[in-house]
Amino acid sequence: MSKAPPPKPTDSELEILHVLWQHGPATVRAINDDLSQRRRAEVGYTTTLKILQLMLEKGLVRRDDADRSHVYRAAVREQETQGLLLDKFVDATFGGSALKLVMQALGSRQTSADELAQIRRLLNDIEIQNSTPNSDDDDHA
Amino acid sequence: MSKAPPPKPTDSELEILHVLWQHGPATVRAINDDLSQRRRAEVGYTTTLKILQLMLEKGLVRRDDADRSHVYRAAVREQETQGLLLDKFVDATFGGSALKLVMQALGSRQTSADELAQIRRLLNDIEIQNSTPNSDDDDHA
DNA sequence: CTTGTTATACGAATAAATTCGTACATGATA
DNA sequence: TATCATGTACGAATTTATTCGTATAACAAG
Repeated sequence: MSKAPPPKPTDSELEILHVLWQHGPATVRAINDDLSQRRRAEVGYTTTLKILQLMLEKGLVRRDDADRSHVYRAAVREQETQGLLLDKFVDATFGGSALKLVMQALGSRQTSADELAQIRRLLNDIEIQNSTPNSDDDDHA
Repeated sequence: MSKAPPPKPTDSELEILHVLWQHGPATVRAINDDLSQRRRAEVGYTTTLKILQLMLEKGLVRRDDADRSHVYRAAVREQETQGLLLDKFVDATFGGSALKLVMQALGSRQTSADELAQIRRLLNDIEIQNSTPNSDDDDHA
């Protein structure tokens, strides 16, 4: 056994992951162009390259170096990564209380009726699940 | 005009703010003891002192140095600070979508019926406000 | 083959956060 | 007064993240 899970990405790494999640596999050039657009200023090509190389070592991305221009792709899933970051953030900022976080997010912010409806739907789903501890993962009849 | 708002606290600074928010004004000694308990390991006294001195410069805390043992207190409010951090986090991690954050927080996590009820109540309040752009802050009549 | 373009690799400068050692002041006490 | 405990100030080492310069290889075009 020797599989350390990929660590929490830094801010810059997360930005690159967003690009990869959106665009799918891409060359350093493409990623760098995209990145430069997201931010105000230009990003040095070798800067992006360097970060990708570090991300590769950390296991956050994989690469295909068959061609001269290597192609990078995300090695971590969007939802899982966001969940990981969310956990840390809730611990650090809200003392581990997801409720406080949600209250703060909804309370001090403009939320549309449509969004509220979506959240209501989610709440319903959760309550149904909670009140139906049914067959668990034992659904083979 | 020369009032720069206090910057976003770092992780260590946030930990100290938590202590101050909970305990109220305290000496370095008291803060350091509390901090050492929160974490697994001991924290060097001068480490805590140093961070508090930096926080003072940044305007995150104030201090009363009338006595030999200075007394520090938070200079930023808990909710405001959490809101600030939340904004940054939502931008960086969820592309600015508070909805996605809430969905993730509620979806991938165990939430009690009581908590769900609280959230429902909040949703109701928000919808009432949304559908009643009424008298604004003009409630003196 | 020579030249110009585009790539990767890698060392290193810079900045921020964290940590602690050491010097020195203050105050209590033997 | 001499000593010991406790406090603040401050310099500096360490770590991590970010950034970019430079060397060098690969490839395309003339």
